[in-house]
Amino acid sequence: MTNFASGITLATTASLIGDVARANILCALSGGGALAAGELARHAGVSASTTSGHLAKLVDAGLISVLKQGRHRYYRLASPRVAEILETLMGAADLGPTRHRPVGPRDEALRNARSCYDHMAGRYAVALAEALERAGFVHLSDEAGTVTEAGSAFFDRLGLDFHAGQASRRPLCRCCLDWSERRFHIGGRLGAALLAYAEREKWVVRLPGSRALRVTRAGEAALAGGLFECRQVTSDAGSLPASRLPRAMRGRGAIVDRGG
Amino acid sequence: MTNFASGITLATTASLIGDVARANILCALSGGGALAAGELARHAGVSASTTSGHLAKLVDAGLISVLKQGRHRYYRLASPRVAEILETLMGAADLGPTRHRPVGPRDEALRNARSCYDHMAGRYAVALAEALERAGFVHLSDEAGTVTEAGSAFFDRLGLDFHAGQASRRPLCRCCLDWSERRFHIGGRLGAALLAYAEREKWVVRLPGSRALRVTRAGEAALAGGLFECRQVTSDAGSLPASRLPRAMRGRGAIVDRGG
DNA sequence: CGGATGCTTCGGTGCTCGCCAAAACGTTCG
DNA sequence: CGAACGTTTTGGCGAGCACCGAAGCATCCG
Repeated sequence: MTNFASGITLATTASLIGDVARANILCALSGGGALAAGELARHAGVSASTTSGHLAKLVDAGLISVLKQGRHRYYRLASPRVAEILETLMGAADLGPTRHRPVGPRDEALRNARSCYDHMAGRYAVALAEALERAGFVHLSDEAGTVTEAGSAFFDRLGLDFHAGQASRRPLCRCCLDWSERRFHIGGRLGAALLAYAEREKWVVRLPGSRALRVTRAGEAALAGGLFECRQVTSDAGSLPASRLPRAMRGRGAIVDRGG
Repeated sequence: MTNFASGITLATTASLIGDVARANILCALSGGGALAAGELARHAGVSASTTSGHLAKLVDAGLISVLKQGRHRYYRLASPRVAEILETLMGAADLGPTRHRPVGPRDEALRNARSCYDHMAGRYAVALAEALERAGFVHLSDEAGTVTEAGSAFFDRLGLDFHAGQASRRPLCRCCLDWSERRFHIGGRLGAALLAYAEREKWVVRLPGSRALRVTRAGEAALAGGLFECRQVTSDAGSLPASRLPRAMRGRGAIVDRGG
């Protein structure tokens, strides 16, 4: 009798994501890359024809977009908002009462570092966000993401182009709740610029066929202190080698490229 | 072959919401109130026995919680995070390419003002948020929600208790993208305190059996200027009668209680 | 051209899952 | 007590939909 339309709206969107094959497709695309239909079929674990039907539905709903190139058709997420929706739903996994183990230690590489549409997530991204916060370049408390003046100058000096798309309605610095770490990482235009910079500087390299990222020695070093040598010290001016590195980055779990 | 677990996780959560009956149940609960199983059955449009099965699944997944009282069982959303997930999914409705009309003028009352778990949404909430921003009490740009010092003092003077639960991890001022207005309204602890205050001051009254809120004359007056007489003027100090009221609040659509 | 590759459309099959009615359970009231 | 009410459990039914293989279009290659 009441808000009937709302329920149907909600259900159509959710049921679209609620199929295992389609969910696998969306997960495969959530790294931000564009994949061909055949690759997606392998990711989804179903036949090519079935996959084709799923892709048509997803395109029709506006969740993904297609780009035809030669005899291939490349699919990718339609917008950052879709990635956001997926992350939000992933974060709901631990709502279950007690039985669900804490998201499990599964997929160690994914937990360590991954791309989330066009920015970074995982341990490395969270550590980076917190390091930037400690340095006084961004302010992340209470889900409020702002870039300080010092931060703006610093990013400019690095040649980090986060002004692109300024006119668009996309937020500059969105705080995402990282679903594996349950702490914040940086999204928005700044997050996208950070990932682009990290790739250019070879801090991280994409692992083919996955949204996982491999953190290089350079990336680890950048986080450890090299990047922030010019930082504004907030509390003390002591040295900050590995001891200031977030615990997660020192543990056995961190995947670090051996040279290069 | 890759992140298989992620896809299943995503699909199980989404398919749970992806059923029309369950989605209707969640929508009915998204106002923040607790409803008995029978009422939910009517909202869902299915029989009591079917509803019972749905409710069991939702409880099992941790999306809703149950409180048994006498021979009734009252169900409500398990946490604000669930409401957030639902709103995010609702916001995905307009992703569809062109065919979808802009969320439609359906449910005028809901578009005007509604409760969203424990805070307000809709035209009135958006107008309120923007008025608070103009007054310099909060800062909402770029999805970053912060309360200014002037705002903190102002809210304290009003007796608006947004410090409750400060120790918890819940954000103080979360910026929600309003799915009907596509602009920001205020959630988080401040949002909850604002709704409580608005109800106490009779700015809004809950419409029974719905998440819609009716805006009273007092509520309209508060927004129009009475509330902000002590505001810090940002640009000019001119008068601000109806002309500064957001357009949406002046139109024919706004439902205003006649003397209450 | 003809054959290979990538993707989509078409028909047909099977199974999951939402649905209801009836019965069982628990609570409140007369 | 027993009757009335609210809710859950059980059993059986039916429809929707995901799935596959084969055939139909495109595109690139020799």
